[in-house]
Amino acid sequence: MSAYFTFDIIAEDPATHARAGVLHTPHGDIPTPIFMPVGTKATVKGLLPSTLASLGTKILLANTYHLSQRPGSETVAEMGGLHDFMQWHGPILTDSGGFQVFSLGDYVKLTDDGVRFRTVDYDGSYATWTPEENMRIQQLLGADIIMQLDQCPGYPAERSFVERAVELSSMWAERCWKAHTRDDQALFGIVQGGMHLDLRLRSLAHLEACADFCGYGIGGYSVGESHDVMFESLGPLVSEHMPTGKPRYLMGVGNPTTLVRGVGCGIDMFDCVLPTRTARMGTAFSHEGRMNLKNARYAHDAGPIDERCSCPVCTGGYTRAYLNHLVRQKEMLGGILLSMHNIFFLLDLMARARRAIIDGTYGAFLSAWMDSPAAADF
RNA sequence: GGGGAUGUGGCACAGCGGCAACUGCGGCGGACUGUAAAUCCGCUCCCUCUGGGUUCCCUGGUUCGAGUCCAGGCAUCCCCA
Repeated sequence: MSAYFTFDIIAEDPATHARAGVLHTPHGDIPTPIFMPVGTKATVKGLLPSTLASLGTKILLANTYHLSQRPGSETVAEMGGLHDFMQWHGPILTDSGGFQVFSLGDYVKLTDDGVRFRTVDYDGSYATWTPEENMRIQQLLGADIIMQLDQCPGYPAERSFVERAVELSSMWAERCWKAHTRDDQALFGIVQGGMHLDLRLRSLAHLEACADFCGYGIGGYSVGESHDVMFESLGPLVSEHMPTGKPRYLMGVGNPTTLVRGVGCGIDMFDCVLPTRTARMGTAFSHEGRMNLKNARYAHDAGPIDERCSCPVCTGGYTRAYLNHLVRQKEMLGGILLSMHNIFFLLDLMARARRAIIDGTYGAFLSAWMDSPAAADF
C-alpha cells in the first residue's frame, strides 16, 4: 500500500456481501462500487473528457499494450503523462496488456520471462515484454492505478493450462511488485485461476504473500462461461477469502446484471467495453433490457431510449426515431449519444447500488433487479 | 436523318450454352463482457419449403438444355447532323 492511496469502507450491506467505500487517489476520490469506462487508446471512443465527467465518470481505463504501440509510452511521458495527454484530470487505471495476451491468442508467445507479441493490429513487428518492461511502460504512462502483467486463460480451458496461467501470473506479480517504483501509482495484483476455486485461492495466497498490493484485480472471468459457472467460484472467492480492506476489481465485467450480482459478492470496481462497443453498434441498455436501435420498430418512435433514465440523451429530447436514423445512416453522433447513454446507465446503476448499500437495502435492490425484465436480457 | 451502345432480383453491377443467377449497396434480424470491433454473423423471388413453382425488356426461333446464340419488336443512353 502507498501513502497516496487509501481505501475507506463506509458501509456494508447486512443482507449481502456488498460494501460501499471511497478509494482515494492523487487525482481524486472514487466512490465504490464504481464502473470505469474504457478508453483503450487514451480516448473513450467519441466522447470528450468533459462529457465523461458530466455523465458521472470518476475513473477511466487505458491500455498499456495499445499505448505502447501508438503513440508510445515515451511520447505520452514527454507530453506530461496520460492525464495531460488526454486531458482527463481524474483518476486513470492502465491495464497491463495481460488481456491482449489472451485476446491476441495466436500472435503471442509466452515464456517464464514474459511475452512476445506479434503486433498484428499495428505494423506486424514483434514486441517483447518482461514484467519489468511492462512496469517501466506503465510508469511512463503515469496512471493512478496500474495492473500487474498477467495471463488470462480463457474458458473452457484444461485445468493444467489454468494452473500454468496462475503460476506465470504469480511469478510476474512478484516481479512487477519489485520493479514498480513510483509510489504515486497504486499497483494491483491480479487473481487468476479460471473457474477453479482452489486455483483462485492459490493465486490469491501468493499475491498476498509476495507483496503489499494496493488492490486486487480478478481476471479471467466473462470469457465465455455462463453466469452460474462464473459466480460459483467468484462468489466464495470474494466474499469469503479476499482481504476486506483493499479494493476488489472484477476485470472486464460487464453487463448490468453481472455488475449488480458482483456488487452483491463484494466487488468494488468494474470495467467493460460493452457499453461503448454496443453503443457504436446501435444497442442501448435500458431497464427493459437491450434495445437494438437499428430495429425498424423504432423508426417512428417519439419516446426517449429509456423513460426511467435521466441521462442527457434521454432527457435531452433525442427520440428513438432520431437515434434509429443516426444509427442506420452510420452517423457518428449515433454512437456518441448511445455511448453517453450506456455509460450513464452503468454509472447510475452503480451509484444507485451504492446508495442502497449505504441504506442497508442492497438485498432488495439486488432481487428487484433480478426480477426485472432487464435481468434476463443481460 | 446517320452512327454507336445498353436492357439481369429495391438500386448498382457480374454473367459469354447447364442458373434461382457473382459482388456491392439497401432492407430485415442477431451477436458483442480488462476494445485486432463505427466490427462481425445470418436472412433477403414465390410456395403447402431437406421439396416444388415461376424468373434475367417483349415475341418468336435454334438447342437435350437459353440470362447467355439467332430474328423481329419495344425502351433507354451517347455521338454526328
